[in-house]
Amino acid sequence: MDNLFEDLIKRGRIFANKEVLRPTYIPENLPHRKEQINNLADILSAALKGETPSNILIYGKTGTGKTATVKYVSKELEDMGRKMGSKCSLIYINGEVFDTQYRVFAYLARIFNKRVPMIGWPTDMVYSEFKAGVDTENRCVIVILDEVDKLAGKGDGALYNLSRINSELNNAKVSMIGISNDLTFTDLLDQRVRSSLGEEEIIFPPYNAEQLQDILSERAEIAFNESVLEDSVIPLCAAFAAQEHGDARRALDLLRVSGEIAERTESPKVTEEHVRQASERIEANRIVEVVKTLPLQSKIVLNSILLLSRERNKKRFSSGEVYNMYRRSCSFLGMEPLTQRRVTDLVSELDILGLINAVIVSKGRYGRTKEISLSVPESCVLPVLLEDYKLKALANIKVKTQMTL
DNA sequence: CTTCCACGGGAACACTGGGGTG
DNA sequence: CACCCCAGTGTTCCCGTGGAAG
Repeated sequence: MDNLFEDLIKRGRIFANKEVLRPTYIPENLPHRKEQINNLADILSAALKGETPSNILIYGKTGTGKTATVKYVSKELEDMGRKMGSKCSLIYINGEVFDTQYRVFAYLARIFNKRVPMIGWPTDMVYSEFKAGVDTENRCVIVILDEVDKLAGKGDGALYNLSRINSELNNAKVSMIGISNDLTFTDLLDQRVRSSLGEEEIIFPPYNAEQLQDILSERAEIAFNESVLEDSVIPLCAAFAAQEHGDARRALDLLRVSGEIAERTESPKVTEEHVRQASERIEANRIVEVVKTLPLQSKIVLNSILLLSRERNKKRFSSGEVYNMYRRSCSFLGMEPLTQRRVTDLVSELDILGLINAVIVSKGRYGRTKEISLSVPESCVLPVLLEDYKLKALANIKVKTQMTL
């Protein structure tokens, strides 16, 4: 009798080690990042000599190897510190998760064995706790703030306090590394914070197609079994990703999903066709995921745009039209509608997420609007929206709106 | 030059979920 | 226990502003 899994295991002829293609994997070797690695190591080496390293600001678009590089250098630095017996610790904080001053310091304080609740206290008390916690001994602490741009505005107090903390410490030294994919985010910062955080700057340029190929080849060697990749697969993945401002994460995803598709269809090789399918699948998944996690009100707004395009047979709508449809939807659902002001914000958010396209146009005598159009296929969005039980009722709103027209 | 509509910045507010103190 | 303090979030309110048609 065949075991249920027997076939499934035997089928795994494509991958040797799929983990290598995941974005969390940090390779031993980072191609085309020598310069940045050396630069970073050079600045941080001060920590090993008992000095305070300069604060560093790292720029680069998504998937240019910023996080991987920093994590790699961190690990090396910590290893070396351990060998030399100097107290040197690097703390990684993701600004998307800890996006306010309070949360950053509460997290930091906890690392230094202080008991601080995640909410409830005045912020300066949390800050003092952290300070007291670090200063208990002579050490060097480097705080890595990934996605610092998420901290600008809400949490820039954290940056301000971190940048001047050294003057209040007697034993320990603290410096920070900010990682940002928004090149303009320092504009939002206080002048003092800006100059302090940007003592050193390192730029991570996007990879071009050839460089992406190098990265992919190196990983593919470990990830795939021998000669399962058609020759054109890697160049094609690289080309796709190069169009997306040289995003290596995208390229690796593409390669992994291509392999998965090949495996599932029991193809002995990964082909160009698989890559094309993978590209479509990834994009479709992204849209579904984004729509699914949208707050209810945004879903209603998005749905209003869908309703309009079905009812009117055109593509672009003014914000007035969308808002009216939104109000109708709300009363249909028995909900209080939000104000127009708020809805313009929701529309902008949908725009940033890439679900819709919104451009401000001035119609002269007839004022000013945003022209709004859907920028993804309706078939991707509608089914997901109707999955939400609170929106189910809107499936048949069309009849009602015709009556009220 | 006026006029119009909605954009979008900023303040203010309500509410939530957690503190500490008497 | 009751009570007030605090950070954080989502919202409303108020309002100055852009820019081409008229």
